[in-house]
Amino acid sequence: MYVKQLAKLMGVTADTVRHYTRVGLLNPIRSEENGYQEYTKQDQQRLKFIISSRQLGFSLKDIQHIIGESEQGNCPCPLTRKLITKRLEETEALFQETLKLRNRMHAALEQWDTSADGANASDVCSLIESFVDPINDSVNKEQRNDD
Amino acid sequence: MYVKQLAKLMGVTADTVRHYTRVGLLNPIRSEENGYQEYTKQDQQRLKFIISSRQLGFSLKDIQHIIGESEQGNCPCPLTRKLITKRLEETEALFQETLKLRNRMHAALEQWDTSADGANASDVCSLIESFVDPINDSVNKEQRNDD
DNA sequence: ATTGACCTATGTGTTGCACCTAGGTTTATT
DNA sequence: AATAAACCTAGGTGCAACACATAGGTCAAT
Repeated sequence: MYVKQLAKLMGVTADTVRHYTRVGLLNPIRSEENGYQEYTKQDQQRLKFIISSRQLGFSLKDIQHIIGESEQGNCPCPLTRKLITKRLEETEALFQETLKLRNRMHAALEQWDTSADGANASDVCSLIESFVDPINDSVNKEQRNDD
Repeated sequence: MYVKQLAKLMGVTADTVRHYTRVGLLNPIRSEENGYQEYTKQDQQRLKFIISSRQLGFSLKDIQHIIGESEQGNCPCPLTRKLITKRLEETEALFQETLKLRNRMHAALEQWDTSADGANASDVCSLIESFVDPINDSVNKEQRNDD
């Protein structure tokens, strides 16, 4: 099975399959007559594993390590649990940051909807420059407990 | 004012200031005697603008475009509104994806908490391989409306 | 023979910096 | 004055996970 066929079968691009091959996650056999990469069912299974892992937030390096453990005969599950815990923390942080950013953007758009464009020569963009974040603007907070 | 001083004053690293300078967002004057970059109050103001813009989700290229508009004498506000609308859509998408990922990860951790490690030789990692996503697993859905 | 669809390896682009290299400058200390 | 500490420079690399481009070889059908 050549690269495109495998890719299509698994719902990824040929470039992605080549990328995984380059970093050593897939190990196709090189055909001696035409030099093409031949992917076996093992590769197919491996690719499925990679796709599942990616969906759970593992990085390619994580996957390499997990496979490495497995190939050394060790049970990779403890490592898997450790890694996903770490990734979950990161994802949680990203989630919170993204949430905050989204709120800031919403607040800005609302504010800009009712404010004039006002071209001030000394500013670059008055909208941005005069944006007051109602969420993080301490002046607008009724009370502050952080001293 | 030299790079580190400005950086410290504005709460960013010297590398960040240099980066902005490299991409043309800051335009310090080169000292003729020692070749150092001298940042003026204009640069300081500009840097403040960049930091505010970044906090609102604009990319460095967005900021370049906005500044470009402004320097051509046009009011950049319409462009600013257009750009933030686009970025907001992206952020919303990222937010949803991150949310889904977080939920998948939580579900996996819960499932793995009560499931044995089970080392199967044909698998790489039984945890990942046998993970069933309760959220996206159609079999577990009581009803499906999407035909 | 030519076209089209596939394949190869290798390199570059993306984003926003952080970090490193190898060196020059300035300031303070000995 | 010598030296060390702390600053500065330009330019390059690294990160993540691919997408895309280049330049070419292969294969099957027309």
